[in-house]
Amino acid sequence: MTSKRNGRATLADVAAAAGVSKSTASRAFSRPELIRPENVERIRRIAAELGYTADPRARALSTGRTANIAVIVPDIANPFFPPLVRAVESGAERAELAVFLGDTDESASRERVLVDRLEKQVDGFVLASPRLPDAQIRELAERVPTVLINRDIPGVHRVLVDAATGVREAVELLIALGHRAIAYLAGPPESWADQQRRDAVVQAAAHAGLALSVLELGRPSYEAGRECVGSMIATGATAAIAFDDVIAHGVLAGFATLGREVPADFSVIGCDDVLAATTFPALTTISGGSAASGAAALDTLLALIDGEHPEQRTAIAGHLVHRASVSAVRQHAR
Amino acid sequence: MTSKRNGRATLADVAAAAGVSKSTASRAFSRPELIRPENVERIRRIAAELGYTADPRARALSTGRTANIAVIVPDIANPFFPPLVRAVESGAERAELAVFLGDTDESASRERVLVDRLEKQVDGFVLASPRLPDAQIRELAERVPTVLINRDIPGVHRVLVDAATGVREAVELLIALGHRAIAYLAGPPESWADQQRRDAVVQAAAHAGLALSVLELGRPSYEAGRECVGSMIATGATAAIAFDDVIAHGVLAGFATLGREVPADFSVIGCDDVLAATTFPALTTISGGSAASGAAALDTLLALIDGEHPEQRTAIAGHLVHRASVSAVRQHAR
DNA sequence: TTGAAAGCGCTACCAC
DNA sequence: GTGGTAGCGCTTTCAA
Repeated sequence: MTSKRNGRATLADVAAAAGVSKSTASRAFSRPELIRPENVERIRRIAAELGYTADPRARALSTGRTANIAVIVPDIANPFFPPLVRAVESGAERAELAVFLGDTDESASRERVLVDRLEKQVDGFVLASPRLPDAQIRELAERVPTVLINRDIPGVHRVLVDAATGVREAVELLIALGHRAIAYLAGPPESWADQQRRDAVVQAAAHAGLALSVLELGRPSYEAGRECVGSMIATGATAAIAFDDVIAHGVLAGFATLGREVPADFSVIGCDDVLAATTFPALTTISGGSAASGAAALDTLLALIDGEHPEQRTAIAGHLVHRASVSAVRQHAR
Repeated sequence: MTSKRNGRATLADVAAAAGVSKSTASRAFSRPELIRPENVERIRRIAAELGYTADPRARALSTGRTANIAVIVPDIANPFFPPLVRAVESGAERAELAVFLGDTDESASRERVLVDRLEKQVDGFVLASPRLPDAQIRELAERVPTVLINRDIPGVHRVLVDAATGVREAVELLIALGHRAIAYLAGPPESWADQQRRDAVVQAAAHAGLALSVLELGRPSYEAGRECVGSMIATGATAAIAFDDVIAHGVLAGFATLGREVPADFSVIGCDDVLAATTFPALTTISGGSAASGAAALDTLLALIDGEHPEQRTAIAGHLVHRASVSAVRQHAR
């Protein structure tokens, strides 16, 4: 008679078994200092015997705190996101929060649906590269603690990977190596990261008097990278900066398929540094701090949930990581 | 006076604004066929104006259904899991379920904690490559709908990637190409997948009279693969089958570092087919159906939640995918 | 130090 | 068709 239908013991069961009221049983967990120590111990022991664990939903209903957070990403299969999610997970674990994961498939409408479905059962959101319009994000952030990653909306808490510096370093390197015409392989235009990188390339190239072609690849994928090689070469470029490592990796493969050699025939630079040295040749790339941005976002979110006032804008500097996919332009290519 | 503290409209607000009772307002959403059509429409319109969305926690408390599921993985950064998680996400989206993600960091104790924290707020679990003892998984599965991926516990619903067939095909291929000594680069011994693959290699090798060395790499990582190359060569093997693609990828890099060529100097075969043709040379591997296993697990879980009796054991056949990392053994290597 | 009782927001049973 | 009401399991005043 102490256990309910399916083995789940409830607080009432514990209270009954311990011969105390629900209030006392509840306090044995939440405010033990208010209860006679011997009782605290006894109640907890009995609870353990009954296999009791508090029901988070019921608790949330009465406290208003869910002990859950949500992280929303456009594509968990894109290698930029798993380390980010992992960092969020590990921080959440420390704070004893459970985490919802939402994959929007790069779609603003799915993002909207996910956010709505989750809003009532979380204490906060981490939106990684959100595709929602500024206004909607602002509204959300007003209602529930929200931290953005790679989306720059003034007034909303956000952590930004500053690739601009790295992009400038990349352009300078290419110039120093004799390149005079380069290509930028653009990602999703809705993405803040792409806008930032694109702008940085355009400015750096203009500043240096470098010829620049921008190729729109849309969704960043290995295939897109591999398939753009032909048109990229046609632009007369001798080097490319890709929106991300995935595209750059595809480009590497495209050249291999053509029997051309990177970096001897062409130099390629990625972005994010999520493939590290796992490509061949090892990719020169702009480090993006996938994990670091996740960790920073979680810290900010935790502070927000605790009612503190963390820094609104956190920048993570991205720098060029020099590996093997870049070299001096070939003489005869001039 | 219709809106509560922070903008969250409640069902009571909607009811009041519409001049109906909470019951009617509730039914306008859950059982509209019981309500006069014009009222349904009016109530819904008013709800929308008020920005009302049902609170899933409260609903769960009274219905016992949470509309949430959880997927637990050992390491979301391991490329086998993102496609799996993505498949689960997309199926869940169709069923209008929200999904919790748990990353156990390959640790049974963290898995325990996660499962306990989540149990009360989900309708079911997908446990991918769980590290928990059989008994604990059985108990869990008795209490809440649970589907395992790559863990074979009789009596519990599970989807298994049958790599054994692929492993045999791999061994046969290597024999046909003249290899007489091979290595198996083993993964986490607690993992069912490793046990299955290891057994299959051992048996196939014994059956064929092939010399076999097993190297214990523990946690499957790129680094582990790269660093084992030396000792692997020392075994006298001319080909290796790796526990997974990540290790195999590392091995490829290890050879490149040594200035040795794959497949000319050594053949390597991976497992899972999650890197597809993105390695260089393109990896010959045993397809693992990462996404397929996620999709199958979700289908089973959905059926379970709906009180149906789906197949308890789903096998996904893994087959050898022939790419470029395997060739005939070198003559002088004999 | 402890207990009774009032909700949190929603659904479902039972009347009208 | 619609409304009243009793919970779901927990926390939290308010009294005792």
